[in-house]
Amino acid sequence: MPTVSSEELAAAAGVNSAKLRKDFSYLGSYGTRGVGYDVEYLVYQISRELGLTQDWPIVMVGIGNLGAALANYGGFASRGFRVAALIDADPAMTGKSVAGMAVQHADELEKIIDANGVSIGVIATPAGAAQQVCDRLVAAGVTSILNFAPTVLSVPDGVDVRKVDLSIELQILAFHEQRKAGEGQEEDVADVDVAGAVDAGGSAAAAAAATKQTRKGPDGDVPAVMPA
Amino acid sequence: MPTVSSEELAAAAGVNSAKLRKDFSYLGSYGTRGVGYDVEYLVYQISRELGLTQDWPIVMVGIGNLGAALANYGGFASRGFRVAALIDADPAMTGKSVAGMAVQHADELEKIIDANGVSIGVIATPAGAAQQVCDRLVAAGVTSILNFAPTVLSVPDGVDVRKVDLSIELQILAFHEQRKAGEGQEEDVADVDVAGAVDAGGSAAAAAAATKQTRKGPDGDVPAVMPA
DNA sequence: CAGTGTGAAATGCTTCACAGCT
DNA sequence: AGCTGTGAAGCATTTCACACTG
Repeated sequence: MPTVSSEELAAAAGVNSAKLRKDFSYLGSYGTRGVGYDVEYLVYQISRELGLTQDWPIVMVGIGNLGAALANYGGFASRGFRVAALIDADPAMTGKSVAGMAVQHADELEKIIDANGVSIGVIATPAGAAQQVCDRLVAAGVTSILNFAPTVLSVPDGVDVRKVDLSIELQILAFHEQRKAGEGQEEDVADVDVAGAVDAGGSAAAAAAATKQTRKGPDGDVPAVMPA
Repeated sequence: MPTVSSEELAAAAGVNSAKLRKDFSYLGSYGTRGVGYDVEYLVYQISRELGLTQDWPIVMVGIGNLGAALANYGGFASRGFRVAALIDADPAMTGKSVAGMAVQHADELEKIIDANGVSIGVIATPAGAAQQVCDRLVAAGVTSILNFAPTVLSVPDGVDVRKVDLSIELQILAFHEQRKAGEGQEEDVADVDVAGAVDAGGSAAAAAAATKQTRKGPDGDVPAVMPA
């Protein structure tokens, strides 16, 4: 299949074909009228725009269960990410092999970041250590941080933080599950609106533990909840 | 602090106070004019609406690094989730203790779901096993699935699937990082629009590996990418 | 003539602004 | 006097529909 039409792609993706064409048009005119899009060329252009063709060295701090799971995760390499180092504060971890790579001690952090030109860091430490690790990453020159620790990090302007809360997705499923159960005979009409707000991720409650911590415009955040 | 105003909450959350009030109003009128919202009452109402006050038994299938990390994750219990069982297909795993719980063999799947009234399942298996596990979960009565395996699952109508791709968040950071680097002297004006589309999570490309697999309206999905 | 690229219409979401309650 | 709750305005995104092109 050398070419594909916006209609086919849209059907496969479950979106409107006009939206797909408009989205693609922002990247330039890569389609051919009457024919469609050249698959190989399109993949290349989108890959390039999203930065998939670049090599992104990252450091991962905190090699517990989650850190190890992430280090073993195959999806990173295929998307241009290269794990430059696995770092843990526990001396007992130092030298251990995780995902075919020796864990290094936290003392090495700055040296590693500098030597590899790392600008993206992943924090998978316990909550208590996260802010401290974050500060060191930023001081060493990291400007993007992916935070799996259940804490909101504070960072200076110009540094991006995204927070992943693994329980939020479950939360969303449970919300819909609850709705399935109480089907039909609920009291207030507002139900529909609430479901909409949660799906849209635009509800105010979402901001409490927003994925992108500092934000202005709308973004793709999933909704969060009040303190547990 | 017994009460809080929409202004204070909005500032803390980084959103507009009118939006916050409108969101809250969908749940009912829980505020007091001239005073604000009673904190305890508000937390209770929101918790109830989101299903936090219920007990949700879940089964986790695939106890590798990621499964173990999830089993140990503290955030679940505090949000009403109770891990009813950890399940793995590998007989060598059976009986092993993970997060203080004995791993059970996949043969027990149906029995466990039935006995505990489980309606939510978490799949953390390798990609190859995911669809098969999914089918068994659905056949046994599970109606919501959280999928960490890098595969799109097909399910019958009425079953919700959410897919978590751990590399997508990194992808988004890299995208902005690339943008920081190329600041100012880029060729085309479209850059701004592309960034907007990615942040909004509304881009057509997002649907390729959408978090909520089957969808109609806009939702809180993060954007994805073309095949890696 | 099939299918892109895109103005214009339609829809949806956010913010303003103020009436009304405590 | 202070703050909620909400119609109405403003802004953004999505879809329609069609001129245009290979």
